[in-house]
Amino acid sequence: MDIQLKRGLLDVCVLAAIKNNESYGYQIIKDIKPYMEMSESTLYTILKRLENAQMLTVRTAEYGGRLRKYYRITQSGLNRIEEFKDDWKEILSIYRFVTKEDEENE
Amino acid sequence: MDIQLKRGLLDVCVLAAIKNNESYGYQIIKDIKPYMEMSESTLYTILKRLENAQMLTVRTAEYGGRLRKYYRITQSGLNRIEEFKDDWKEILSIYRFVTKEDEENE
DNA sequence: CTTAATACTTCGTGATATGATATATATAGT
DNA sequence: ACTATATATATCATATCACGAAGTATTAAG
Repeated sequence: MDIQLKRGLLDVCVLAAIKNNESYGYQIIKDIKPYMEMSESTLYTILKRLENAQMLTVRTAEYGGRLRKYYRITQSGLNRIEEFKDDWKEILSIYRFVTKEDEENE
Repeated sequence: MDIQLKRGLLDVCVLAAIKNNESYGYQIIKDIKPYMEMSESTLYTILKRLENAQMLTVRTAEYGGRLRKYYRITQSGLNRIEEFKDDWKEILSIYRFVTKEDEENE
């Protein structure tokens, strides 16, 4: 997929991955994989940004001798998903504009 | 609309605006306006980039005492639109992932 | 003992949207 | 005659951001 196109979907994808249950970095990547490839450096950058924007909260816990950071969505994060749904209407109208066939040609 | 989301649609929007007929900067902004706001600095940056990528060609012509630069789409530009249509399937599956409701909750 | 999987972190780079600013002409209003 | 608005393009500085590369550390499998 086009890189620029991905950019607009990354944040909201990560938020969707923790929407129903808290999760941690490595798991999030695996959950998102069927829909979109995301490298670790990209994910952790995004998680940090979403944390700064208070769209998620973090807690650190030990699991099997390793440390994990669990991320939980906040109300702001849920709002962000709702905003995406609003944006979707505009995206659809743009899609139609781009794919519209020329009437007097073709 | 979310800025990051716009990024992925800007190029393809501009290409769509010249898909059927050559056009010029000021006109392109007006044609795109119903779907997306785009400032002049943004548009001319994009036109330059698309020209470098050979997705469009330019010719300069005088019109009413003013110079205009007319942009015409190339085969590469048309291919770019087709690629967007392919990307669209992935975007749809991401949209479903993001908007999917939790079954055991809600 | 080595490889792969798990798990997170940091850094440098390149791409890029946009506001601000500048230049120049034509037209419409007062 | 003056002023404001619309038309038309160009450049620069800035801030944001995705991502590869490289690193640290543990556990499990072969």
